[in-house]
Order: sequence, then C-alpha cells, then structure tokens
Amino acid sequence: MTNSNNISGESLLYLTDNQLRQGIEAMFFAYRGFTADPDRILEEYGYGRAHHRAIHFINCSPGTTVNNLLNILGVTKQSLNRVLRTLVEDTLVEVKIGTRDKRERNLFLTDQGHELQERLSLAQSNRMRQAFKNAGPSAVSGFKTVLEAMMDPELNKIYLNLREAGK
Amino acid sequence: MTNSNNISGESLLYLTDNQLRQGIEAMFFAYRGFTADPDRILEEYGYGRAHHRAIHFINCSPGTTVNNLLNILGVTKQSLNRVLRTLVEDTLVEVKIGTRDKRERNLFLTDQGHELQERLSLAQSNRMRQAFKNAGPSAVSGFKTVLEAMMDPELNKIYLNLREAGK
DNA sequence: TTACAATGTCAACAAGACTGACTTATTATG
DNA sequence: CATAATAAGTCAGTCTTGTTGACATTGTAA
Repeated sequence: MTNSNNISGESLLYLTDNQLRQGIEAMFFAYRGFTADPDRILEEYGYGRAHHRAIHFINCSPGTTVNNLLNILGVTKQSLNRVLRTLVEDTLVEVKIGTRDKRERNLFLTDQGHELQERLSLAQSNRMRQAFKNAGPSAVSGFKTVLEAMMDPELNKIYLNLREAGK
Repeated sequence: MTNSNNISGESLLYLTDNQLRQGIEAMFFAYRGFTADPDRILEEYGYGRAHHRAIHFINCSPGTTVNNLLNILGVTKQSLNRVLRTLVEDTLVEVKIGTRDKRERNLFLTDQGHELQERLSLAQSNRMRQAFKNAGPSAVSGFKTVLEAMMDPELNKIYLNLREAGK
C-alpha cells in the first residue's frame, strides 16, 4: 500500500519527497485535463488560451479596465492588446471610453462574447463538477485550501477580490 | 461569510456555479505560483518549462526511451527533440543505445543534470511543502483526490504508473 | 527480403510571450 | 497655464514551444 512505511502517522508522512513529487505531477497532469475541453472549443474559433483568459475575466468583472486586466493576467500590454484586438474585431468584446476618466477603456462582452464564454465555462465547469462530485465536499475544501496556499501573495489578493466580486 | 446562503448544507452548496468558478480561478492562479520558482532558475540557463519537464521525467524514470517520454509529455517528436538536443549538448542528459532493442535510446541525467534537477525540484517542493504545511494533511488528501479526478483517464494511468515507479 | 518501428533531422509556420521605443489622449500637479 | 504623469495603443523584433510534412537511418520482425 501507499502507507507501507507509515510508522509515524500521516501527519509526518505527508511531507516526504515522494508525496511532494506526486503533488507536483498531479498539478502537471491535472492542468492538462483542466484546459483540454476549452482548448477544443477555442480551436473552432482560431483562438487560444490567451483569448479564453481575457473572456473569462471580462465576464467576471464587466467594465474592467485594460490596466486591471493586465494585473490579473500578468502579461504585457502588447501581449494582451493583440488578443483584445482580435476579440473586438470579431465583435466578442466591446470597448467603451471611461466615464470617470476618459483615458480608461471599459471592457464588456457582447452577446456573441457571452455565447462563447458560456460554452467555454460549461465545458470547463462540467469537468470540474464531475471531479468535485467524485471527490466529495471535504476533498473540494482541501483542494481549494492547498491551491490558495500555493499562490503568490499578490495573486492570492487578486483571487480573493474576484471571489468577493462574484457575490 | 462565504456561507451566507448555505441553506441546504455544504453537500449541495459546493456545486454552485460560483464554487465551480472559484475552482477554475484557483487552478489558474495556483499554477502560476507552481511554476514561478523553477522559471526563475531556468532563466539562468536560458531554458524553459519544456526543459524542466524533460529533466523531471528523465529523473523519475532513468533509462526511459524517447517514445515513452513523448507519451508522458504529450508533445511531438520534433518538439521534444529540440529540447533534448540542447540538454545533450550542454551535457545535462546522456543518451545510451538500447541494449534489448538497439533502435531505442535510453535517457539518463548526468551529474550536471542531477544538479539542475535538484535545484528545480527543491524550489518547487519548497513551495508545495509550505502549501501542504499550511493546509494540513486532510486538505492535501483532498487536493490530490480532486486533481486525480480532473485528469484525462489516459493521463491518470500514466500518473499512477509513475507513482508506483517512485516506490 | 520486405515491411514496420524508433529515432533523428530539415524546413516552415504560428501562438503567445517578451523588450524597447514611440504616439495619442487625458488627467493631475506645480 | 505649462508640464509631468497616466492609460492605452502601436510598430518592430526576438524567443520558446508547440505544430505539419517529408525524409533518412538503423534495427527488428514477419
């Protein structure tokens, strides 16, 4: 069994090199599963994960600014702009000049954008729902606890802010 | 609190759209933390994540073949070969002609390769150890359970094989 | 001997990240 | 008001890492 050398109890065992290595590999393989379903949908549109991320976070925070999105995504202005430009050209994203500060651009999904967003979200949520169902509530709680502890502190802040924004 | 609308108990609440969305975002932000430390080390060498992955799995299964590595990594022969070639040129990886089947190439880390592997592993493990420590044993168990449920079935098989190989 | 398999290689291409430099509006500050 | 700072967009060039397709080499198996 996995616990053949469990002499000192789980509280000590769970930090062995082997357990850590398994954690690393679990992240690697699970992340591939995590992105596999949306990737197939995006391919139809000629889009990539960068488009997915932009759509996801514009949907979460409608009216968000470009700068805000840059902070969340952690990429350069030039990199985001390329993606944003195609989404605007394809009328999935709408750009409105800021009301308070006219330098800012507020980003919104169009109806078409929402349509794709929902397809992507459904595909990704279905897999996560299935995983959560199989694992059970307490496993889900542990899953989130570990992931939150694994984030960089600034990213954890952003994550928690989004959490509140989602009511 | 997060449970302000917890009327029907956790067993029903944990599958709401919001909980699923949070799971998706947790994966996104945690994966960035997961790769941040190794990325900084790899930069010194002019390497990328592709090199890290190759080094990791050669270390786990010394003497593995190219085909085997292709299955694990899920990339094309050409893509892996480019990475492998630089690692061999830099004498981090050694290639030996197969004994059973002389068409096969068995891959090993050199001493230099082990050195980098240990630096990378240490950096990544440290973060995971910290996360595991903060979260506690039962959270770690839940973390792995959910990740395993999230993998594609074939990837889960590969993951479980590696788990056994690691004693 | 012929077919198949494992590997390596060449070329061309694309997504998506980066840096650096520069422009255009607009706002804030002295 | 003039100047500095900010938000955004753009152009050009580079890098990594993935892709296809075609082809060569070597070794195994039918």
